[in-house]
Amino acid sequence: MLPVTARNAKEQLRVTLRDVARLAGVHPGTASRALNEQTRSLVNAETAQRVLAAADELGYHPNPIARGLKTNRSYTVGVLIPDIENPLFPPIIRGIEDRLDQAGYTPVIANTENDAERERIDFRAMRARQVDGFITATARLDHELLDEVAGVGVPLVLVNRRVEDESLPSATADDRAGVRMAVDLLADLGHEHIAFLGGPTELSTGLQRKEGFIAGMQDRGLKPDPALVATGERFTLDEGQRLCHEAIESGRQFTAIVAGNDLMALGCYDALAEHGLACPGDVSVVGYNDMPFSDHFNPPMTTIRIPHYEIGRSAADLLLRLLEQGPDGSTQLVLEPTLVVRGSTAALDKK
Amino acid sequence: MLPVTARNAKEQLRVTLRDVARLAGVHPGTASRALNEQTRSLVNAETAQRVLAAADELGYHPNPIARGLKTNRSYTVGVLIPDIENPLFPPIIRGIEDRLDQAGYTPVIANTENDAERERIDFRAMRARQVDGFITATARLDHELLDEVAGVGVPLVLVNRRVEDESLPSATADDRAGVRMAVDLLADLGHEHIAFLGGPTELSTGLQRKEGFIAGMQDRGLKPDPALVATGERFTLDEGQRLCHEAIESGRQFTAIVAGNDLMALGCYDALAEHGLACPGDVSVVGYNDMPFSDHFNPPMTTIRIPHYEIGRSAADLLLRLLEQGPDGSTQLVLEPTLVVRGSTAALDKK
DNA sequence: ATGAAAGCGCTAACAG
DNA sequence: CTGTTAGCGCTTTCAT
Repeated sequence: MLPVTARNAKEQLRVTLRDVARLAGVHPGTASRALNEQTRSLVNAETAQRVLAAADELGYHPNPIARGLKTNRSYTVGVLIPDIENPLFPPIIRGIEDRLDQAGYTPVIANTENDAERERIDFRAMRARQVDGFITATARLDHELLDEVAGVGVPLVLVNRRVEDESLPSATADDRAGVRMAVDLLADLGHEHIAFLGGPTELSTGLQRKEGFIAGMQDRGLKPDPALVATGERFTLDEGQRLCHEAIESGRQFTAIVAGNDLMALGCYDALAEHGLACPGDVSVVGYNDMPFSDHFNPPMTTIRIPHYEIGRSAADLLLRLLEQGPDGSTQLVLEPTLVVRGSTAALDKK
Repeated sequence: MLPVTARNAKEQLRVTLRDVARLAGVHPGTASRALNEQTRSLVNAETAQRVLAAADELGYHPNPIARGLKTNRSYTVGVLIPDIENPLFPPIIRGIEDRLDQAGYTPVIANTENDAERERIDFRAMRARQVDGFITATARLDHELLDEVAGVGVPLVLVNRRVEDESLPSATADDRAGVRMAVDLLADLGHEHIAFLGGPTELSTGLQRKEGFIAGMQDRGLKPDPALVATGERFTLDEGQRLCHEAIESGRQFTAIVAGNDLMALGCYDALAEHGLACPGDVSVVGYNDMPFSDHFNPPMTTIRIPHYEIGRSAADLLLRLLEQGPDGSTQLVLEPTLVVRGSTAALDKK
């Protein structure tokens, strides 16, 4: 036996189809056919076995780059996330990744920092990298960029966002229903003067939650005070805090807040505290998303739970369908939220 | 003027180097040289201009796949993350991404779910995808896999983890120093009986924090009670809670806890509460990482802040150096933590 | 059922 | 300084 030389070990790295073909004593073309599930039937079963064995012995792994060059597919999907540090997105990413993996696709994630320009750059870069399709959580409702994409025929699905005209497939939660649950809870607790401190209405999440709030109030025979329906510029703690300050300083009466999301609700906690107001003693607060650790805030947060992981999986599923079966109409997948009651809400204390 | 046909619009998608060359009236080879920063000097400035203009007009974007096939580089790096839902990792990812972007590399992120098998699979899949190098946060200290990698000559850097023998480049925080800060704070507050409820010692973070604790105690003339130095199986809330229960039920006296990380500290909050113990009234708790929102927990958490974003950037930097300048010794980059004092620690109330 | 040959889009010798 | 040529590793006609 000859000793295995270092050279042998290194060579193992670059096992190519030719190597496999040579060892199996066939032409590279044949080896290619044997190795590929789809075309294996075109080749003698015995020969195929020999090729498979050779590939195994050599530790052959096809080079997807070379394959992609020929087939014009990269088995790669671009995932555009507005802010990976918002704890709402990691579960979505995990869902996407899990589903994509199953199908042999690799997600390529980019963080757009909520910046339209960066969004465009990332998008183009990914196109250049030949991604087969996109999943994006960054859609602004006016979506100039989305038009470009769709117009150009690249499969794309929205996750946790949607566009008004429903021309694009999406996987989202029913935001209107979610906020109505919040309003119902508060109304059941006896609250009548409820503020809504929401996110930007250019985002579907911002718009639909606001609409859900107004509809929910009306259903309960409550009149939303226009001065207490505010729209923040971003879904951040700071914006929530700012809006809450404004609401308090406006002098309008309110005993409860529905916040645009958990981050904004946290901002309300801070603003309330700064004004010496107790939560839920003086003001009840409801968040949105049930982000990780919201049960450990002070007080534990009452919020609406969204099945983020499932939303991610579903979005990937939708995209996979587009990829393998071509355009298909634009499915709007809507998952149901749940109310999680914790310590930031209390019955109105009629004085 | 002829109307722009749909066909024109679609063709734009597949602008190739040949198209640019044709429009500029040069050979594709020349066009390639003109387009590439590195080789532009080899071509007449005027010609180069013409090529650039043509590329611009056509909206040309080089196909990195084709380029990679030729150059054996994908300008892609694999990023292995053990648990993207742990809020400690997103900032690291952002740091990596930002630095890599600058250099024209794309990170490909995989979530290994802390599973050695999945780690191996992801790793191989990425190798097959021709990533140029790896950044990994998943290194177990025994690192069989890492040997495989290093042996095979793929550049790799560790982030937020390191191996004992320092054979691999890494960007980490000084965990020993960090924990000593925690011990010093507690000692300054008069605590003498301090428990350490840490993470798995197969991870460098687990091991070094434990060592830092013991060293820190000794420096202050305190004797760590072996029964109160515990090692959890994972860095999770549940493990922190379990360990804390055990510590309480052991009957040993302690008035303070240094936890393996913020998640474990949160678990301590829960366990303490379940036993009717107040934090910090009865027991002070110090976390580790200063993860997002730790200032909003109940009580706000005293913890050690780690510059995660910078750690990510530095790791990317290290890898880039390896990639562009070849092996370089194994640099161990160690960043400094900071103590953040909040509400979960209090002076010992001598009764 | 298999071999031969062309070519995906690009870069890198090598000429000239 | 620029054109020519070859080829990265793979798939896919087209022959045989």
